[in-house]
Amino acid sequence: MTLFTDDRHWDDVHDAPRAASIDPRLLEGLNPQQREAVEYRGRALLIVAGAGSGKTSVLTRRIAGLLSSGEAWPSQILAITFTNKAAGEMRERIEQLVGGASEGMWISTFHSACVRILRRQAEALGMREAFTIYDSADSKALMKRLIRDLDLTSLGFTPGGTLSRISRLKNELTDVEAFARTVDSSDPRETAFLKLYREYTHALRRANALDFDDIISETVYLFRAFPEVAAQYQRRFRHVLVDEYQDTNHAQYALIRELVRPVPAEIADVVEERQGWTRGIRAADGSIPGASLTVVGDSDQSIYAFRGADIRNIIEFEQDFPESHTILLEQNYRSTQHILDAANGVISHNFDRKDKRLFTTAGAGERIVGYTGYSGHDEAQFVADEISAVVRAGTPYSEIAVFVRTNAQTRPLEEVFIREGIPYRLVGGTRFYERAEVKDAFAYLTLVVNPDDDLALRRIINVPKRGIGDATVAAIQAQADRQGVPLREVLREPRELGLGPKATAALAELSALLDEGARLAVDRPPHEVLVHLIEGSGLRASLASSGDPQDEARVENLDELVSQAKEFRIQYPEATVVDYLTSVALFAAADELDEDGAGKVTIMTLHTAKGLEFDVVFITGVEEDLLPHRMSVMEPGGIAEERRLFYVGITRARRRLFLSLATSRAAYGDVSIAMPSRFLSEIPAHLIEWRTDPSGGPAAAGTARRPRAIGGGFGGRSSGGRWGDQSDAGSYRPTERPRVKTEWTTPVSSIRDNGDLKLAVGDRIRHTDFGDGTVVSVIENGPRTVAEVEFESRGKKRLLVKVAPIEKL
DNA sequence: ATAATAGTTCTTTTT
DNA sequence: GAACTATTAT
Repeated sequence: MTLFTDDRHWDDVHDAPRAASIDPRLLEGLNPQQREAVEYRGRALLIVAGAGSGKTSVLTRRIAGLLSSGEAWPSQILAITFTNKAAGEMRERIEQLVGGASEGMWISTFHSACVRILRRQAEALGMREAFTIYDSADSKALMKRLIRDLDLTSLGFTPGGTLSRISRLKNELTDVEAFARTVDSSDPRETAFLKLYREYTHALRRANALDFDDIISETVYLFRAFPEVAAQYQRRFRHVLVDEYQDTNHAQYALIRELVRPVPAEIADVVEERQGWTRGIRAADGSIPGASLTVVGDSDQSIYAFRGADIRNIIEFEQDFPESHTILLEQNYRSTQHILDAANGVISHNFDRKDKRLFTTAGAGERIVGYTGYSGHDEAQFVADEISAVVRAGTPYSEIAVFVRTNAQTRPLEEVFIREGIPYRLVGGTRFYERAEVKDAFAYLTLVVNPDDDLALRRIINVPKRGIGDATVAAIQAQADRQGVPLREVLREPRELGLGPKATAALAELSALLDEGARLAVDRPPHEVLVHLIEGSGLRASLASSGDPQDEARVENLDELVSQAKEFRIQYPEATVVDYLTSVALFAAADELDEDGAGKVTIMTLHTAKGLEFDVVFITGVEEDLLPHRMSVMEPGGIAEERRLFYVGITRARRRLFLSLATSRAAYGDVSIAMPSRFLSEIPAHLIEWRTDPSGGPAAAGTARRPRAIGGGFGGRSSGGRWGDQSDAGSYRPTERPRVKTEWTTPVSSIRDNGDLKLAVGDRIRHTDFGDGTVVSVIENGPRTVAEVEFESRGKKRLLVKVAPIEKL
């Protein structure tokens, strides 16, 4: 069998747009566009896939088609997904379709693929194979020290701000030296920043470490600096497929370009010599043609601009790859028409986009339900009540999701869910691997395989407490600087530091522990090394004996960590400590979805919700300052991105969609007034049924005030009908903007204003929903004065006096 | 060296 | 309301 069926699709795209013989079963049930996306053969293919248009299915079938037709070996395929979980699922589905045999196929995230390449080629970059991957917290800790050491706090440098600028530079492939050339040396702030960038880069290098952004950019540099290394991969991967292309940044884009670049004849000769055969894929002139590229994306779902994602990558694809072909998938197989109308209504307010309208044949479905609560708690109660109702009606918990804009919003939801006995799982948030004790354990493990990592050593040198303070660390650092060695090296001869006997002994003991760990790491599985370090260091024991109940939880976390490491061992029997650390470092929030979600409601941010779908979806906190988030309002394009985020949330829903907000929200310490999101006005009014009290209690009747204002303020805008405002599809007219604004004042001013109503402890009040109650306490704070009221029927509530629907009795 | 205390500041989203 | 910092006492 010939492995590489034909070169003709390189040379003559137009004559050979289709695969010779795709298994007809792979095309079953596909619409014409989807079919074409599976069958098309050519140099470059862009699949513009609207939400819910079956793109995952198309992508997997496309790969399965390449394999089953004999056009490609598994090892010639590189598929990039957004999460590790998505990668695993795709592999599984392909295996099902072609019946096993996916070995050698690379299906992974950008980061996983690059780490794999970088570990293999580490020495070319002057690194060691066991380099550490720094997460954002590690980078931050390092940057913090650099700013302090260089005494730059006064110039207004913060770790976060400096790092995000460095991150942006790295995503644009601007390394320190390239940046240095652009710096205005008369500007002290700029030179200081350059200094930080340089020091940060050196520190990483010395520590044999890379940060998240380096993983991509260093791979690009590697390919550019060593064409014969690049050629190895260019030769190998004949078909490159990228999912979620709209969220790639410039560095990722450059990486793809490198990967699908043709190999010139003379380099192909070198590869032939070193790696063996290339004859089957050489063109007439001896070069190896570039791989075929398939990208799938939807610019309306681009929500990662903040980390450098460049929407232009998808918009300009046709210019970048002139021989490319584009296929549009617009038919939605997920949601009801009402949900799609809402989604279309919202997204059509983004100008400067290719018009695209999702449609379905699934029918109108139920209306969207809206709710305005008084507080985040009230809102959470609504969500809980509706979940109970939906579950009673037959929807399993696992088909229900609650989305939030920020992780802080999950707290009231959790509290209410626990009280109501609603089973839930939280995806993302403060992640397990980010807990201090877990990171401590990993620092030990890291140090064992990468002794150059000074940051890891600093982290655990006095954890658990072994009497090593700042002074001792400074002495060690000074010695390391003198000798030009990493800190770990100095610990081998602690006596030379001239410290007290206690500190000297403690350092010698730590050094011995790390040596023993390194010995074990050679041939023992990761979890055994981990246990040895956790026990041997006294990390676990010191927490277990502290008596602090919080430390008990920490011990449990360490135990959980060990059992997870054991599971990892079962899944990957051959894995080394480095493999284990890599998998943890690249573990994403969405990967947690693998874990048991059966019988549980899922709570997560809108960002992690991308790519998922649920029967019933709640989007909470649909308020100004939250969605769109206040931080985004100032950024150029920020509102548009928030709108896409909302759009992503809406389009996750299959059957039911609930939108909720609150008129006041607790924000660290005090409470602030919240206003309905401008995005609500972009949904045709007739699609939303506003509710107040979800339990339909007696209070519901007279209190349509706020919700009606929100829904009703826009009644005139869309004239109704099944298609909503679809008639003016895409013909966004800037002149409409002021009109929207004027209308918007209605719901905003309709928020109740009690003026400067004064309450005192002991006052009796009446609340429209909660009934009568007594003021228990008042926290005076001007317009944000909060009163705590004990209600006869509903218990204790905290109310924002200015806006609460109350009257003094 | 460390533990406790008081005061400060900050909060978007994530590989 | 948490997480970090500076200051104090042991």
